[in-house]
Amino acid sequence: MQDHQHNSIAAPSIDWPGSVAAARQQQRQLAQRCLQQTTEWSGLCHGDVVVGADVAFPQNGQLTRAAVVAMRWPCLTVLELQVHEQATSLPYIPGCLSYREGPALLAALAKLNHDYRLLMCDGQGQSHPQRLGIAAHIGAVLQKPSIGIAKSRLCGNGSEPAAARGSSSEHWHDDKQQQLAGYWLRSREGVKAVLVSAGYGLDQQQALTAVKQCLGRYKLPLPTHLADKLSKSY
DNA sequence: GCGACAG
DNA sequence: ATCTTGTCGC
Repeated sequence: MQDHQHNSIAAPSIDWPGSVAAARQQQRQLAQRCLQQTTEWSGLCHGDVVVGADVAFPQNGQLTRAAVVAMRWPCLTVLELQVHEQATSLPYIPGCLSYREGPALLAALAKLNHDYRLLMCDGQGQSHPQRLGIAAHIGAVLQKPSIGIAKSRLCGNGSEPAAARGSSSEHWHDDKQQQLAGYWLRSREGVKAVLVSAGYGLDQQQALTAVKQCLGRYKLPLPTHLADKLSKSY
């Protein structure tokens, strides 16, 4: 039987658990599941569709506007743009960003007529206290490979990458286990490095490689760069 | 107790 | 993130 009005597969959704403590618990539980997944990422292939996603809060934050941009790899031409708006429902809480932006982002992604192989989000992937930044959360819910590209760190430590475009350095979790949390990447010469961290379905090195393969002439990789612009100028 | 803190 | 104009530098 299919999943018509029954429940074999939960509808992709992200709902606020009610408190920061409950959210952290859910994040640990979801991140735990991510370790069990067996998605085999083999790198971007010619013709793959990559989607960039970002969210803006116009009208003094009253409105939440999610924008997604589907692009063809490796030419990086735009295939489709989608936007979803809704009233802002949650304030910004460090560590709980996915509960504020996730719902609108899922709605915008649901509007895409193109299927895609990789999702790139503005924010953290696994470089998060509970290993579930917004990119990891969205990817886990959709069971889709995802990567987080952040403009600054939430937690963890790393060194500054060299000045040349394409240079990178490791970013580590604060835990005693000293696990690799992601990579700082000099996406463009003369600008602050961005923090790339795997979200769901691929490892840190594969995430770094994919992002480098989607760089344009801007600080952010083309997919998130365009999604950022679209979310702010719709 | 104090400082840090994606967007 | 948002509110905002011009301005300095590679």
